[in-house]
Amino acid sequence: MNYRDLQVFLTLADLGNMGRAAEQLHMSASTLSRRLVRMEEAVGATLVSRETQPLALTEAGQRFLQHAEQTLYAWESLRQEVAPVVSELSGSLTVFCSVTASFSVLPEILARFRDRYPGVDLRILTGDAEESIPRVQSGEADLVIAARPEQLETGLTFKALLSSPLLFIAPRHASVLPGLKQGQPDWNQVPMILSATGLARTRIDQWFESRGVHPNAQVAGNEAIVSMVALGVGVGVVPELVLRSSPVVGRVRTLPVEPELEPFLIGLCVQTQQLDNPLIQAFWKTALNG
Amino acid sequence: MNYRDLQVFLTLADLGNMGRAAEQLHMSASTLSRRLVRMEEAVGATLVSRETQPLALTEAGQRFLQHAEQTLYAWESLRQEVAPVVSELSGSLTVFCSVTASFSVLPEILARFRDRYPGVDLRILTGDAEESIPRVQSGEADLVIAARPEQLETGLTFKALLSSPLLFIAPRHASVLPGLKQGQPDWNQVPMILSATGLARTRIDQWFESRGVHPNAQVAGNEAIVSMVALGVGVGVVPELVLRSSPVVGRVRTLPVEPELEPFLIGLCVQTQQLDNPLIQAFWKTALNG
DNA sequence: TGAAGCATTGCGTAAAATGCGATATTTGAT
DNA sequence: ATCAAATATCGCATTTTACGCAATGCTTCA
Repeated sequence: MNYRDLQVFLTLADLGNMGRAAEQLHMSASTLSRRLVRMEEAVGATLVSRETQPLALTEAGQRFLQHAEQTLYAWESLRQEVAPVVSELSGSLTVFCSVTASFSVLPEILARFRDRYPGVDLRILTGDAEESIPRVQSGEADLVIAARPEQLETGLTFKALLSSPLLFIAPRHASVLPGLKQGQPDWNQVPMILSATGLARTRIDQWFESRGVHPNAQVAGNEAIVSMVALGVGVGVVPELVLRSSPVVGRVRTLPVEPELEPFLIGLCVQTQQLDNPLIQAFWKTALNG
Repeated sequence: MNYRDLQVFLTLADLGNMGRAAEQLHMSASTLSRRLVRMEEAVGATLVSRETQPLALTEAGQRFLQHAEQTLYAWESLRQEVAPVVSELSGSLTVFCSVTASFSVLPEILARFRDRYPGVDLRILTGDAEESIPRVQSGEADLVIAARPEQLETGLTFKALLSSPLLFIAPRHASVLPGLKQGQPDWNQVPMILSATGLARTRIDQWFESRGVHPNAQVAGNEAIVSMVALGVGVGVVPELVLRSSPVVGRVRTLPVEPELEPFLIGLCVQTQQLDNPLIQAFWKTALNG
């Protein structure tokens, strides 16, 4: 039994649904299921009654929930009491975050960091992922949260937080677009909506290149792509992450393609030599260790 | 951070010495050292000042010790409250334990089991490891704690708890024995003191066989071997485990031999089909999960 | 009576923990 | 003061554990 398990159980008890909880915890449903079984073995009793939906805690489960809350609270208190030297860190930290990343990991990291280091003046910039690397190199940003570039320049360190597959998406009703009737699309005919630049664009260009296709492409930011696809303008390519948090996710469908595009790796990037900087170190650890 | 870590820290704080604590916890010193470092990273502060001997807790360490005690106490309470159905297990369980094993793992397992299942009438038999397998097969014993036999018969399940190297031991002052002056001993001359039967004997016979030696051997139980060697009667072979807990450990020395003998594997053995039996399951889990 | 949503299991892979041996540092005895 | 023993830590190879994916079993709702 570890403290991460306790946190997991809190989330599960809150949402009452394994799939939903797994998503919020950035893990697969099978992992969550197995974790719960392990917890139950450790406690020696069933914690969750699976027979209802939403899931209901057993008596033992409620008792355990209480234990988990108390223990985690005591643990957080301990950390704050005991690491006063670092908690008094002050100064300012500039974090550049791609829009894509800002929808997923940024909120939790920010919450924890502000809680843990209230004395630090945090400046968050969001913008196109394309700009992230130059910004951290020039020193405009101390840290970047964005997708890992194809080629990581020397002097930079990257650590992944999560990965998200790159998906082809089309309007839910295929017929509105030419070249997309059924079976494999005719890529020379289908109108595409793609990012102007960036990692996703590079990958897509390679993908088309390998099939000798020169698609008809319009450009847009990741978030706008989903909206335009939903409107029936064309076929787009976005990380699943972006799709999931889009309000119009119900109006598009994903196209299975072969081979699949390499998934996006979202993570933290920093100048390697800056890892000694206490402020940056604090942020780095907060983001990675939870 | 997991509950095992908390337990480890308690032991370390109690003994104030890594090596000693590692031994009591059945782990290597390096593992303990690294675990402590991980704990310190998780807390965000140094817990133990290494500059003194015995080790002293820092302020953060004392605070953490308090947290560990409270959390573990709450955890044990929870388990007892919440698993009343199994804690009311009753009946009787016969455990056969080799003398060797009874010195190492048996006490802790017994303590935990009695604490957790006070309603179970526990009968402990100790005896030669040789008898263990037949006893569990015949049903005379429900469970066995002993060394893993070379060949595990079908229908039996074994799970290791710890391993202990098989060592050659001689009287501390070599000169009292013929054929043991210096360098490699003359095995045809050295008087040996060995178990009459059992796994250790099998291994030793193989070892001598491979060198074409037929040693001059007297027989004795593992514990008696150490005493006889200490008295200068001859050279013996025993698991390190036995040696460690012997009162005369200071009057013998180990002989480096090439190749080393296969280590002893001490663990739990049971009829596979019996694993469904609630009583046996309870003991099995108590022994393995701590 | 399907069909869709949900939790669980088998299996191959990736990450983490562990032990051993070597090294650096400290303690204790002469 | 100096050497020997003891102690903690580091690198490396190995084992153990956790994880995700895909397939399966099970329930619920239309």
